[in-house]
Amino acid sequence: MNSLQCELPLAITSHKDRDTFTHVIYDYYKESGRDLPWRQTRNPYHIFVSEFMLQQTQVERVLKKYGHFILMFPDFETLHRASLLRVLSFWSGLGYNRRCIYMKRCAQIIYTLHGGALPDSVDTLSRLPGIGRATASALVTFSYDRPTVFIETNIRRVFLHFFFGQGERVPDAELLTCVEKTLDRSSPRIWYYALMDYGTMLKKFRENPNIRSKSYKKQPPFEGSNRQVRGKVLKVLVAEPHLSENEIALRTKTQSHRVGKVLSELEKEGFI
DNA sequence: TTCCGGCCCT
DNA sequence: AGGGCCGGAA
Repeated sequence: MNSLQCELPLAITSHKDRDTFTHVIYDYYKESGRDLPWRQTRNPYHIFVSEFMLQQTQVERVLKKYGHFILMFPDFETLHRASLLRVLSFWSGLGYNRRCIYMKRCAQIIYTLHGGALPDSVDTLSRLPGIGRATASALVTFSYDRPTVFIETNIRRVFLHFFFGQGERVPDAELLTCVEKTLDRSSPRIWYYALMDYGTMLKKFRENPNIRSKSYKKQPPFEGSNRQVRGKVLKVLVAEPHLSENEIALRTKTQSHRVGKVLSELEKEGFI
């Protein structure tokens, strides 16, 4: 069964429609589910690393970094004890470098307060730095195969596509209700893998349904932005930590007052 | 040039 | 509630 064989939108209130939905998703997964390295492990630390990397970075790019990273930093203790600069050097290329700081702070807390074992409660995980509802839930479900309710971008796309037809500015709360009502509680890990794979497929051959989400926002241009300068400055700094402001400006071809601004921001955030 | 993505801070 | 963060693919 595929999505072209059922009338859309499906009604979340209809048992028959929910059943159809389940079959469409699982049939696609059986045929075309992705075999990703962080799906082959039950090691909560490995899953923790993958979830942080996948927060704002596409699978293809994470694939190039994940294996090497967990080899270099094999557990929470190693990550906690490593210098931030060294962790950043293996992170470099993934973007959103603040995630490195959050990861290290998580590692410290998990090592010192939780005996090096990833907590198994969504509430506890949500209180850790850099971990919000989606990541906390994903960690519990993928590490411990326990049913939780969450959405990320692929899941959001799937539910908008099947249950919200032409709906505009759909709030996440409504999508979460659908996720909860269709969750396969007997096999949550596989169910969420299947949802995400279907969502990835959906975006390949039709307009992205996520623009109909209330949380969708158009981004400001990257070229010339402060984010771009930050990225360049940090990259240079990771390679040569002791460069002066003027040297950094020269190497990044950026006005030194912009470099100075970025440096003080990075310092405030704990990068240097 | 446009697009994507979850968390934190304001 | 809204803005900022990254780098690479399309």
